[in-house]
Amino acid sequence: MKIATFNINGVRARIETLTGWLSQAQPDVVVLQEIKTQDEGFPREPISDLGYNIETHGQKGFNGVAILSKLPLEDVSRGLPGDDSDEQARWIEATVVGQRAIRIAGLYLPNGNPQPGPKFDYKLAWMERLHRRARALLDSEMPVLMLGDYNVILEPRDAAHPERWSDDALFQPESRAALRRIAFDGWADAVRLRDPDASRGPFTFWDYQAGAWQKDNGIRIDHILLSPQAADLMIDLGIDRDERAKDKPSDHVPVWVDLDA
DNA sequence: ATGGTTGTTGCACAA
Repeated sequence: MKIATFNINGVRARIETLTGWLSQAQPDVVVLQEIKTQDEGFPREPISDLGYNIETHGQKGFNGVAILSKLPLEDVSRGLPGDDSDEQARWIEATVVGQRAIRIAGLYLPNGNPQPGPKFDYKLAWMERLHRRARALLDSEMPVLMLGDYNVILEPRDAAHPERWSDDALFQPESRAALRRIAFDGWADAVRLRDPDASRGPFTFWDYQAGAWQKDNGIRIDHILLSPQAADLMIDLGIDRDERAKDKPSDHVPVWVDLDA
């Protein structure tokens, strides 16, 4: 079962980018971030025409997440638990039943810039709620994938020029420590599971500005975390870097794992 | 050190 994460940066503006990649990559399950539309504006038909079931958790203008799946989606839940007053659409969960049941959690973690400030405070508070939910998912002892745009550069090797991110919310010690605390409970970072010793990269995001793609000035912020039961099933992993060179690209590229499930 | 881009929305802001 091939499961991917893709920050599409506006699903209506980039529907052809998305369907082109879906047709070529043939993932079984995809979590999308930054759909930037309410549920009723989501372009369902071109995606369902490719054989996908669709569950959305949208918001007007910003944020918004979704799950696409060729297999049935069960027990869908929307919104990160822990703060009923939080109206930002950044979290969706569902169970995919193939040979076995896999729990999928798709997330769009707050950017947090500028820091310091209220947006950074919201990011750190959101990460504390994420930690609680992540622990509960591990406690389920199911195979779980928690994947999406984490908006955290975990280590210096996750940026082409880490020193340029020193004042950015994505690379603050507090953001990095919060993600380490979550992962340390037992999650495997799929990219590092496969290649623990890379000295630089691989990257998943290149800014639209200042020729970042042409200079390979990227960062790795789109992560796939695997519960132990899911890590045992991992067969393959990939980052579809070539998508960044195509027409009308997102600033992020898809990251995927293939599971024996 | 600065400026560089894109989507959605409404004539700015978020990334």
